[in-house]
Amino acid sequence: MTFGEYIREHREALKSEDRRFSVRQVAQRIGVEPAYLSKIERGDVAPPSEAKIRALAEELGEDPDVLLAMAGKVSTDLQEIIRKRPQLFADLIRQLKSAPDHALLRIARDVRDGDW
Amino acid sequence: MTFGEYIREHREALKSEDRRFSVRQVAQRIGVEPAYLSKIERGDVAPPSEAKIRALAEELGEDPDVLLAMAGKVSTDLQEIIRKRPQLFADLIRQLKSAPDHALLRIARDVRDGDW
DNA sequence: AAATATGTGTAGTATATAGTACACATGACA
DNA sequence: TGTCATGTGTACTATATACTACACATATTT
Repeated sequence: MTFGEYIREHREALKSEDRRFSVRQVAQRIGVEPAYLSKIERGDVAPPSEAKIRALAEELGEDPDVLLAMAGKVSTDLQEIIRKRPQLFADLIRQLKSAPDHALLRIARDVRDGDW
Repeated sequence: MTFGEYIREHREALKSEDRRFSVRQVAQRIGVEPAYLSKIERGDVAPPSEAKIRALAEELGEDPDVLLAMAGKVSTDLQEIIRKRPQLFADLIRQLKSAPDHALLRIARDVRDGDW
């Protein structure tokens, strides 16, 4: 499923319960032209900027990181974190590439309970 | 220290021992015009593409991830890894933002010795 | 039936990215 | 001292990114 298809699907779902989720009204709220949002949803143009994707995520109640990923992007705040300690993060992320989900979850939890 | 300054410094250091590290010769080996490399080193233009940065890293014996970071970029292979599991990685990386270096190293080691 | 809202086609724009091509003054060196 | 290499100034260029503006046919609502 492409970024556009995903957006259209979720916007339409909301629209069926609330007509404030038309292309025009959502476009207005996120600050783009309706024709542009229409083209995005149909994959006629590339996904929009990170800022617009975030606005869209907020509007549709979706996870910004997931939408950004579907758009082929990575949040700039994550990039910032990596860029501050490139060797450590690059090494770690490559190690974690093949780790199963539960391992990532466990590490996140361990770190949150921070006992280093 | 900027990207350009860093490149210039390290290229000059190599040049002092081996005159094959002139702007012109390095430029030729990494596949750009000498004037362009000169401008990069003086910060007259933005850092080059990821591909050229990698070639430069190889040429100068530097860590590509570090050079990319100085250029304000994050390796596309790392972005790929994150984009495949955006929620897990976004959460984890944000958790790790404030973790000390030795914690990141320990996690990387634990994962490498993979016992999950 | 009239007014209004909706989605979309076409055309165009501004800015950023990632460079090339050529010329020229200076410096090294044989 | 003539040749060759070096670094750099100026002037372009091609492609990508991120949109806007307007018009129009088709619903939907009043």
